Amino acid sequence: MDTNNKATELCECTTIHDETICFVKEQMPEEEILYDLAELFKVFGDTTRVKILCALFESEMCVCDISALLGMTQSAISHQLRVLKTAKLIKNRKEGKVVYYSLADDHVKHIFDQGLSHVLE
Amino acid sequence: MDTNNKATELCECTTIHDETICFVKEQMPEEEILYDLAELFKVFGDTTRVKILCALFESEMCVCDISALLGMTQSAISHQLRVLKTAKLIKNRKEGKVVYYSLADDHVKHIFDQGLSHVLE
DNA sequence: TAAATATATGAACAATTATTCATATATAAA
DNA sequence: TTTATATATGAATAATTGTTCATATATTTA
Repeated sequence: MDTNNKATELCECTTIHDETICFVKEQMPEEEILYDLAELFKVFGDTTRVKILCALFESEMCVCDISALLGMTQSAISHQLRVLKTAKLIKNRKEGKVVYYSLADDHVKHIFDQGLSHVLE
Repeated sequence: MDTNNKATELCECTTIHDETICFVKEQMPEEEILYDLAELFKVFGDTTRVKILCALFESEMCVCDISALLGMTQSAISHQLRVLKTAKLIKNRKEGKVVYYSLADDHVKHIFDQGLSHVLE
């Protein structure tokens, strides 16, 4: 086990709980999964995007609708919609010139609601 | 209803769905709540903090343990612990020189797991 | 009391990111 | 085909943020 080596390399402390560190290390998900998870939450971590998601919970909307609803420029909204789409949180359909956006799936609302109940308590 | 006025002020589009905007606007939570929600998710939106939370799911740990586990400086960890504590996601107890950190409540894990299931699908 | 040590914190720097502005693309209407 | 319009996008700018470095604080031990 290289726990001791790691500890001495990176931390000057001597009262390290080696067994704890070793145990926890085994339980941790892969680095990449944790990275992806942080990236996902990062997408939720912006007021504009939170508002857009919140609006889409109620109804699908076109870019222009969202823009008017939030009082922000079409460009700003469009940029953020792209972020949300890239994260697979929303999807869209095109009808002539108009592009309608809606939620990708129920997961989004579940994550949102869990956060909301923390904020509201 | 000032929906029309707002629309013309902020968006050049004419094909706005006024009823939709009006309806959605009524359903939206208060501005402040959405702001707080974004702030909460922002805290989850960093790899280091995600790793710390993930570690604390398994066991309470002192700063030095976390520092050794993640291979990061004590200072970096300490700064991030403060962010997590301010957001009320973790709590701590002091035992001599050593400060032990642990999860504040179950909410944290619920939010985390919802995100995880999105990432893993 | 002095030395050692676990943790906290302020300032500085680098990196990331949200919005704006200008403009491009695509579709519809004239 | 020309014009109007809904959306997308690249570049630039301003603001935010994570880490490092130096140092402060608090507690224990000698």
